[in-house]
Amino acid sequence: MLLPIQTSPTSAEPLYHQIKVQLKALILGGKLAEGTPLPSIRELSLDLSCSVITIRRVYQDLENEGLIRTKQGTGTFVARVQEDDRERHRLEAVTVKFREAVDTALRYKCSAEDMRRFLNEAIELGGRSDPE
Amino acid sequence: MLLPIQTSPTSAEPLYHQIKVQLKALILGGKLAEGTPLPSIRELSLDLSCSVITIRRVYQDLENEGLIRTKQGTGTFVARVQEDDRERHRLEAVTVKFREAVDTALRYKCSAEDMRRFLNEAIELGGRSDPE
Amino acid sequence: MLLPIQTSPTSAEPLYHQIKVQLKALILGGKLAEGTPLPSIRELSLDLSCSVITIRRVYQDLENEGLIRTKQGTGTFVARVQEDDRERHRLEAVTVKFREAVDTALRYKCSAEDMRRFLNEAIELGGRSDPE
Amino acid sequence: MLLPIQTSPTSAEPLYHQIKVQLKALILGGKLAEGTPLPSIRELSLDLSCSVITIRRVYQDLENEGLIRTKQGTGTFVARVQEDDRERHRLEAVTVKFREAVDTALRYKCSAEDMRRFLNEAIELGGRSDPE
DNA sequence: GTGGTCTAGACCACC
DNA sequence: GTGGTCTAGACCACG
Repeated sequence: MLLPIQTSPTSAEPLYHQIKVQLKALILGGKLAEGTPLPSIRELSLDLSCSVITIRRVYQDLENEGLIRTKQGTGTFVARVQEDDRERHRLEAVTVKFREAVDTALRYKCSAEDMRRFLNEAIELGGRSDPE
Repeated sequence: MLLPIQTSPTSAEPLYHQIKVQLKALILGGKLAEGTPLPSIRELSLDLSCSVITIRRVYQDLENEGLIRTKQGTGTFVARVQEDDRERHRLEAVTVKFREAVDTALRYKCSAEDMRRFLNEAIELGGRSDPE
Repeated sequence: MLLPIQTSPTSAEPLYHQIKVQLKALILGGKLAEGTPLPSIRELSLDLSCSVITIRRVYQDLENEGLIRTKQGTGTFVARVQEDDRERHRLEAVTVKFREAVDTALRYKCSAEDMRRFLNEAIELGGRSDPE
Repeated sequence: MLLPIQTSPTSAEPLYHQIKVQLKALILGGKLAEGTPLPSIRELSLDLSCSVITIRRVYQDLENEGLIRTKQGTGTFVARVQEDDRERHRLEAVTVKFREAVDTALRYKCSAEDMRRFLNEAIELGGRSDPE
């Protein structure tokens, strides 16, 4: 495995998005430091068994967001990330997900106590969101 | 407001899906009892400012899932829901959302303690997942 | 029960059609002789728990087909049926249904022998087409 | 002919339903194996001279029933069918049709012997349910 | 008045 | 190239 990224071809979530979200988290979560070379588009597409085009789109999106830099003929590298950006992004990404979860829970009439139980269960499972 | 359903036209989530998820929750959450007549597709489409067809698709999907019953020339009604189904759906829907949240949090290296804070914040906000 | 007619409100088949087919069979099958008075529209609608309009449509259709006659202020009666018509209709109605059954069976790769088994089973069940 | 499917625009049965039933039978009858790519919705709509939307509805219904899998930008494929499901569907589909046929026959006072004759005739005609 | 079907056409997203 | 969503509008069928 070139990068710790999991994809589910049956999911309704587009492939490129699954990959993008996870790669972004690797960078902004600090697991890939500034300057680290990313796999070539071709390598990563083989590794994840998807089309080159899909990876190219991921890299392009992340380059547009300033998270990676492509050097012609050399490869692609993790860009410098402002500490502020890192923290802001982390906050936003996680906050949104928790709001969604609470939103859903409220629709199904869960109490705050219920939600804490759901959270603990999910933490124990290590957060594997795929039910299989 | 015919039904307590909020839509966000700017969201990436398809309109029909936003509506479907919320209507499903109203039924499986017990807020709409068996036999309750739903608004006609035309009424609801006006109320939510979308096409009749979008609502029809929602109703049709839910009928395929056995949650509502529609009789031509008569209207659409909440079907009988097995208590088992109700509980199973509730569990599943909420569990998935919490797993996703934890999943994301872990990618950003949050501790269990961090997650509890995020949860409490979201609960205080009443779970409004829309950041605006 | 005013007439031996069964309806299923959950069926996809329109109410008026369920009733029409059965009433037609009663007449052409000879179970209702010429001149027999039919129940009034209102009586029958109460008996079958459906709208007056539904019965009116049935009676109108059958009158158009010449199977019943309505006398103003007197009631509705079974019309005279030519023996030829009776036989022709019987043949046609049953033939179509058997062709459809064989059609379906062939699509699912049943042999002639299989079909005879299906037929015998159905005969033993007395032909109750409702699986409940 | 992309797929051996016949439609009758004059039939009372909705177009999408005619197509759906036949495609379903092709899959559950084993004539289309797992993983087989189906024609694109545009191709099939041209082939059957109907709207793209009609085909999309067919594909969507079958996807909801788990019989096919569709991947955006890639195409639509026959899903894995449990042998159990296959047999269950086959049984159900054929049984229902034979019950209906017997039901009708009984209304017209056919004997079991009559029915066997009707069956044999229909088999000889190869089951073509269209009387033309 | 209800819902059901089919249509055309536009625009988007994905690979 | 694929499928996905949303739209408008016409016409039918049902009660």
